Parts: sequence; C-alpha cells; structure tokens
Amino acid sequence: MADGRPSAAISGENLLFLTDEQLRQGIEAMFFAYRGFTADPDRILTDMAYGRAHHRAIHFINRAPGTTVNNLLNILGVTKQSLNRVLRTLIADGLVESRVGRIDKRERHLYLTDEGRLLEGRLSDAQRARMRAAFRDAGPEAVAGFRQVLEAMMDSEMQRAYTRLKESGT
Amino acid sequence: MADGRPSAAISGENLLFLTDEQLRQGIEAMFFAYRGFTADPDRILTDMAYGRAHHRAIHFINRAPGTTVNNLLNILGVTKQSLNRVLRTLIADGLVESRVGRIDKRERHLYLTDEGRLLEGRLSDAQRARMRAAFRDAGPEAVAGFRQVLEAMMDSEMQRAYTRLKESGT
DNA sequence: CAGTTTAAGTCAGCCTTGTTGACATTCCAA
DNA sequence: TTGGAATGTCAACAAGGCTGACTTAAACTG
Repeated sequence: MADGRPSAAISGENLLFLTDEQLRQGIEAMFFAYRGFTADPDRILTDMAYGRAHHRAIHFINRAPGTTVNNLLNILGVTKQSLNRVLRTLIADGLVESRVGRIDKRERHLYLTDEGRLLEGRLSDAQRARMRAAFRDAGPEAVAGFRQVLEAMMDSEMQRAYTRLKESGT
Repeated sequence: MADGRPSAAISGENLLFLTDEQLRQGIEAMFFAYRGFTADPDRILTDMAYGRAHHRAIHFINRAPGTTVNNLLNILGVTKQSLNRVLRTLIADGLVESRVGRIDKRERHLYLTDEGRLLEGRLSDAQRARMRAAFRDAGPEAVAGFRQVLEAMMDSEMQRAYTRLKESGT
C-alpha cells in the first residue's frame, strides 16, 4: 500500500521476497540479531547491579538531556512505576540528576552526571562496536536498506519518536 | 576487518554511515523496530495465559518438528529450567506433544498438536503481516540489505543456527 | 478563588521469564 | 558395570513488566 507499485507486485521477481519462507527468515533474523544487539551491553551491566532497563534510560537521557519523565515514559513505552524503579536507583547511585523544571515546577528534567556519562560511554562503545562491524561488513547500500525496513516495521507512534530523535541529532 | 576496503574506508563517502550519529540511529532503529516486531503476537498472547517465551518455543518447534529439548535450548539461548516451565504448560494445554526418542530414549522430540499449529498460525500470520508490509514498503534491495546487516550483527553461533534453519527451509 | 487536571512519585501486589543450585532418573557407551 | 550425558523436577530468587490506589504539588480554568 502506498508504495507506487501495486500491480507489478503480483508477478515474478517482486514476489520472491514476500513468500512465507522469506518472511519467516526475516523474522528469525530479527530474533537472532536482537540477541547480538543487546549481548555486549548486557555483559557490562550484569557486572554492576543493572539491567537492560537501566541501559535504555541512560541511553535516552544522554540522547536528549533535560528530557522530562513523561517524555521518557512515552519513548520507552513502559509504566511510570516501572521507569521510576529504575530512575530511583540511577539517581541514588549518582548517575542521573533530576532537576525541578523552571517553567513548570511539576516537571523533573533528567540529566546524566559525569559518572552517568562514563557508564553511557562504556555501554554505547560496546554496542556501537558491533553495529560498526556489521555496517562495515554489509556496506552502505545494505545499511540504507536495513534502516528502511526497520523504519517500516515500527508502529507509527514510534516512527515519529524515532524521526524526532534523528532530526535532533545534529 | 576482512571487508576488502581497508583504506578506502578512511575517506569520504564510506565514512558517512560509520559516524557515531549514524550508528546511534541504527541502534535506536533496532530498539523501536523490535517493539513493533513483537507487538502483534504479544497482543494475541496476553489474551491467553501465554507470553513471548511461549511464542518462541511454538515458533521453533513448528519450524523444526521433532527437535529435541536440547536443540531448542541452544536456539533459544535460555536455561533448561526456564524452557521447561514454558514447555510444561504448552504440553499440559495440549499444544505441544513430547515423544520419547526411538533411537535415544533419553531425548524428547517435540511436535505441535493440531491445536498448537492453530495458535502458531495465528501468531505468525500477525507477525508476517507486519513484516510483509515493511518488506513491500522498503522494496527488494532494502530487504536484502536488511538481512545482510542483521546477519552481520549476530553472534557467530547464532549465525550458524540461523543459516542451518534457512537451509532446512525448502 | 475554587475546583479540576496534570506531572511525578510511592506503595502494594501480581505475572512472566530469566537465573542458580541440588538432585533423581534413565540410558548410552567405554 | 560404572561414568557421564540428557532430561526433568523442586526450590528460591531477581529483574522488570503490569494494575490499582493514593499523595503531593503545581498549573490551569471557569
């Protein structure tokens, strides 16, 4: 739908990548790749008392410093109780700072401390290293396709969040 | 490493997709897309008393009927206790059948029952529908790139498991 | 100004899914 | 026949989701 080739898709070459078998391989590729994707940071985190949820919070606070709790909630797609548990430990451990909003004092704005940035660096270095190797092995055209398919796989709400982050990044 | 363009990669165009910003976008694309990837089957599963772990077991038993518990363990990358809990409920509910091995009677070979296949169909239909839409939107070249990058992102052990499944599928 | 809504935090309790460790059973193979 | 492998079971625990109920403070609105 809305792809500009409605009738061409019913014949020949265009169907080869839409067979159930091809789709199933795509599904399994996602499953196995996601495991690799999280493996390196997970290893670092279990040495400390942290988990993947802490990583996600740290990642997005680093990505958008000063973000509010509510905004983070929407990006992560979890309940505030779930996020709060994670944030509380990160703040208690001095990795995240929570500042009362100046304009709206109900809001809390979140920032990484120096120590938080240090852990963030360790985690993304590990994750980026794998991503870099995969990107390099596959080449620029494959990377473009990779991102195109992933973007099409997101819920529209997440697509918007993704694009917003993408555009904010330099 | 081992990509055939060692020095070319240090200049110009080839670096554009290896900047930290590009890598970070790839990381976030994986995060958001995986959520979409699991969203549809998750919705079906929560209506029943099942979770994602049940889906994974059902998927791979369907994919390789007669697989042993140990084999499934390696593919899923969990402990036998964890898998066993899931398998026990699936067997008790009559979705999975466990047959004692004929050659090696220690082994249990796993099969979906008719009812199991029914649920499997419902789950993969939902997951495939999203994958199909994403593949169609992105086009064949993008899909090829998508799979190339994902494969490069896997641990080598998972890469082997993935390839084995791929080759067994027709 | 009073009442409502919003942002955030907290408490309690529940579920799934992962983990270890200890142990029993069965059965193949040296 | 004995050692080891494959499987299963019990118990205990933790992370990280969830819901529901409630509080506080601030902001908005009629």
